[in-house]
Amino acid sequence: MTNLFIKKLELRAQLSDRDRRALEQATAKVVQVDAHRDLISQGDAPEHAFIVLDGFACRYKLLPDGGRSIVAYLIPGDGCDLHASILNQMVHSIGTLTPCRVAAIPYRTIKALAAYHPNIYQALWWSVLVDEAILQEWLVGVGRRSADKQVAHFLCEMMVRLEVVGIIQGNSYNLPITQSELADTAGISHVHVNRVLQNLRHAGLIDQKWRKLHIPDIRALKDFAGFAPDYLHLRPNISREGFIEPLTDIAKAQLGEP
Amino acid sequence: MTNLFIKKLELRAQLSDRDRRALEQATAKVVQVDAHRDLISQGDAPEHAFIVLDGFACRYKLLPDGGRSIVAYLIPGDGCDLHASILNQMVHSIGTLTPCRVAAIPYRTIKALAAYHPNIYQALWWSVLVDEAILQEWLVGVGRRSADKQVAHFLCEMMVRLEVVGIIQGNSYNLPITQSELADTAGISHVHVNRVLQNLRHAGLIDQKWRKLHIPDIRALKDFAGFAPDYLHLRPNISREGFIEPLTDIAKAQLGEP
DNA sequence: CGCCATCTTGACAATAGTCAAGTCGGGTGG
DNA sequence: CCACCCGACTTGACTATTGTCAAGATGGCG
Repeated sequence: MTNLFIKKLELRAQLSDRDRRALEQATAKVVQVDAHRDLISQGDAPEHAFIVLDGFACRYKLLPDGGRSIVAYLIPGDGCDLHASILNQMVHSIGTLTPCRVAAIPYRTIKALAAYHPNIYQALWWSVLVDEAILQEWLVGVGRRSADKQVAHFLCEMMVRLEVVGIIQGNSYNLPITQSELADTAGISHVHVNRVLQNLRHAGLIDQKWRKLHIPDIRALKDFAGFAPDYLHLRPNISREGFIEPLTDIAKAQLGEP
Repeated sequence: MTNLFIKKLELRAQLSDRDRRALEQATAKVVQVDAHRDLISQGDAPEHAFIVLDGFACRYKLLPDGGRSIVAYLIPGDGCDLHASILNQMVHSIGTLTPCRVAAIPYRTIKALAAYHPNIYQALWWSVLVDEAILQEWLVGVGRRSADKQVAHFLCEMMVRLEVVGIIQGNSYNLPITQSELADTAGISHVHVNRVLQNLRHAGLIDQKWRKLHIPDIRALKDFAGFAPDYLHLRPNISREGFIEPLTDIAKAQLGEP
């Protein structure tokens, strides 16, 4: 079974065998985590970053009124807060939504990967930028889209993201989250989520059974949601110049410095 | 007159004289831009990153329905999309809100700064992470806070950010944006923005004259908004380990590689 | 002086939140 | 094997926040 984290990075930069070996070694330490456990809690200053190899997790914030706001989803292959060691402390938590297999990587290993492997470095940057782009798209959605389009948009996004890592069956995928969690994601009440989902079902845009979502007509759902996947930056960009020079260049340049 | 970009980075990492000189040189090419001009437009694949040295700018998205959603503000000292060269194309625009003095920096210069100056590298990372944290906080706000608290929260955030770069007068600051722009920021209609601002004024929480905002009681406004500035990560974190090792360590380690 | 963008106001409509009750279904323990 | 329990989902009635439309006031600037 191939490592989805590596698979995903490979879409974003050309990895050498050496890169791949380093990544495999870094993600070798895998732990199994139950559903609804925190990997990182608000206020922590953790020593490890996490990569979700299997299962769903989310980044969320706890609100003063006891509520919760989900600001990102981590699907298999996603890393979280890989560079968080720069900051003092987490202002959000990472929690599992389902049982997960996660790899824990010490920050210094990530640091080393980034420093010695320019391709990995570029791929990690890509991930961060895409995360930010998703956040922006969500912000737009919550602010401007009606609840039904907002939910439809989210379902489209998840479908595309899951497709990238290949955990999708035709037009169907597992979305193992409750309506309350969806409500905390879209910023609407769980009652309203329920009504919205019913509308989408009655309109024939989606088809739900348990936690399995089937989309009869993807085009129709995307059109309804106004979904344009550019912000996910899926098209690989390997041709453009890498961000960092090979180490040899750096070393060479530094030799010329005082 | 000191360069606010450098001043801001200095809060986030200890810069050497050499670092400072490199930054000054990089930001030497300054251009004056009128208000309401795009620095970068959606769909571009720009060659330069921009740093706002003076004036206000914003990152925004154009919506299919012709609307606009503002997803970030750039105040003096802020850079934008410093690493965007990793991605294919911009999915948002950067536009000035007021006349601005901006420095245009070729991506390869940024690349070089990051590669040869570990401290600058760390400071740039910090900026990116803080940007992301702000985006998250906004997402939470738009989703869960009522319109008045949302606006109040924004006013608190701007005050703190402007305070950091020292462009604030006591409890007052210039907020050179229209109510429509504030509406596009908070994701509410401009009519409602107007009502909300009046409420805040009548409650004695703010005091507006032209584009000058005065906050009689900061504590009161922060309490009303539920504003907690942790997410801005203002406390310098210089004591924690830098992200990247000094080059000598890298080189040493690489010698041990196959 | 007059234009234009900005701000303000009121009436009305619509979307979404809240409360409260009830249904469904899987898992657990007797 | 059955009864119960609990979390998740559903429903309806009512409320309230916010959006829309349309018109008018204000004020800087040419």
